[in-house]
Amino acid sequence: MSGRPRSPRGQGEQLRGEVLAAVNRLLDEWGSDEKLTMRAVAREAGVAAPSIYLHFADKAELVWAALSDKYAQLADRMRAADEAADPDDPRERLLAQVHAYCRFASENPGHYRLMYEVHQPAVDRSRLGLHPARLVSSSLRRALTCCAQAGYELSLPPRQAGHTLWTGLHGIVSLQHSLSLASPDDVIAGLAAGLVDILVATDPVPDPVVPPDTEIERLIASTVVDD
Amino acid sequence: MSGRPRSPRGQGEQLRGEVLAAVNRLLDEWGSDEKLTMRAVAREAGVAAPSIYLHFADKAELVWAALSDKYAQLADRMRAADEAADPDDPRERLLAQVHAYCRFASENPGHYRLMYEVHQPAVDRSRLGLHPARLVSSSLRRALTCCAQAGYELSLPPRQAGHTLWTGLHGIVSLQHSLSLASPDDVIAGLAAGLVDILVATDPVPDPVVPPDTEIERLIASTVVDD
DNA sequence: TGTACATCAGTGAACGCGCGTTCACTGATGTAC
DNA sequence: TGTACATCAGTGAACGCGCGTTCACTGATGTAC
Repeated sequence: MSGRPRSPRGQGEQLRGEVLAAVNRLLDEWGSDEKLTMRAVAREAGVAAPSIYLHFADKAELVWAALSDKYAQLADRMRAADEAADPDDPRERLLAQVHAYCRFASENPGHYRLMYEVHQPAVDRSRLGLHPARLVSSSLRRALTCCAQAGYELSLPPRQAGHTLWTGLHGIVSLQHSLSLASPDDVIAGLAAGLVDILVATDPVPDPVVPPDTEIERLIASTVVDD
Repeated sequence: MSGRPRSPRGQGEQLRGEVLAAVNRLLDEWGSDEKLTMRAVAREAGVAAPSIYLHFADKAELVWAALSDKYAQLADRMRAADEAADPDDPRERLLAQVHAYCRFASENPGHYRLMYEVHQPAVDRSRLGLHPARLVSSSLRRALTCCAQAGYELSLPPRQAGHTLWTGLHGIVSLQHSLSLASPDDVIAGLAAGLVDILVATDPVPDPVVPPDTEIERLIASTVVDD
């Protein structure tokens, strides 16, 4: 076996990044994490399987690292879309984030499944409170709050609206994946935009009132991934 | 091994039902389909592993049979809830179905995952068009149409509203499962009711107008699980 | 009524495979004297 | 300058395990003559 030249002394950490890159390539190529095994990752990285253990304690650590990276990338895409949109139109910015979310899910089906399903060995529960999915849900919530403050009336209290939007988006894209529906991207985008339409009024009112938290809002806040 | 007495002559089909019952018990007990193996099913049924092959060609067939049964059961629960609700209040009936859906998902996490995720060997694609998930989505769509006809205005065209409700419900309950959130049932019910609130007006208007299908409606119809 | 035979429900043992992980190891490179 | 030694990045072979599935079989029960 001579796939990959050994790193020079002191550069051992380099392999860590290459292993994560290999995981990404495999998820891209297969669109699924079904066959994501330590051996397959090693093969893809051009390295022997035990070498992975130089940088990751076990498979759960490797998967968690890959998944965190990918969540960060999704959050980045959403931020970039937000920043690329008209800074004076918070509703456009929200829509941009929503579409970035859908695009990410359809371009990265393998990653998406890894991120939201739990076929792979999971890290212990203590970490789940810090699940990087919060990056996504809190970004959507912030964008909704901006809309509300700019006078776009929300049809649900803000926190509930945020959670409904997030779970709604997830429902749309994950049913695509799990029932192998493969609707064209513009249909997905249309469904997502429809969800935004019924959550956020299309025109701002001059003197915005941000509604107070309701009972259910407080319950959601206490049990739901949040920051 | 003497767990189960052999069926009398001519009653061989009996084992088929017992195997399916064993699958159900295991999914109930574990709340997950991770360890659903032919051996585990056989053990639970009190039978040797090869006996399963007397009634199911392979694991994919077994899983598909269990999953179809369970979808039928979910559809039954929804129908029962529908019939138990006030026959003159279509919005109440819709809500009853929605709550039945949520209750089913929280009471049967293992089945729910088996039904909507695809960790298990899948039957071939030709059958996916007949995926029993249609039972659920078409039931919701019918209930929404009844609301519209009774004068409850929908905030989206009917078919899109149906799809949005279905995927929204799935998003709510599946994120509970996959992020191990375990919100209390009344929070889930509240979120689901909120989704209905923004899809279906709370008061009927006297002279209902059912909106025509839009472009996106037609696209949805052409790619989405449907009847 | 007795007996040979067919049918049926189900089994024990094994097949080949891929998995995550461990362990003793190799061989290049730097460092101390 | 030469050499013994420590350190580092990485490896080959094997561990024990559980998986889906196959195959030749067993033993009870019905049927034909």
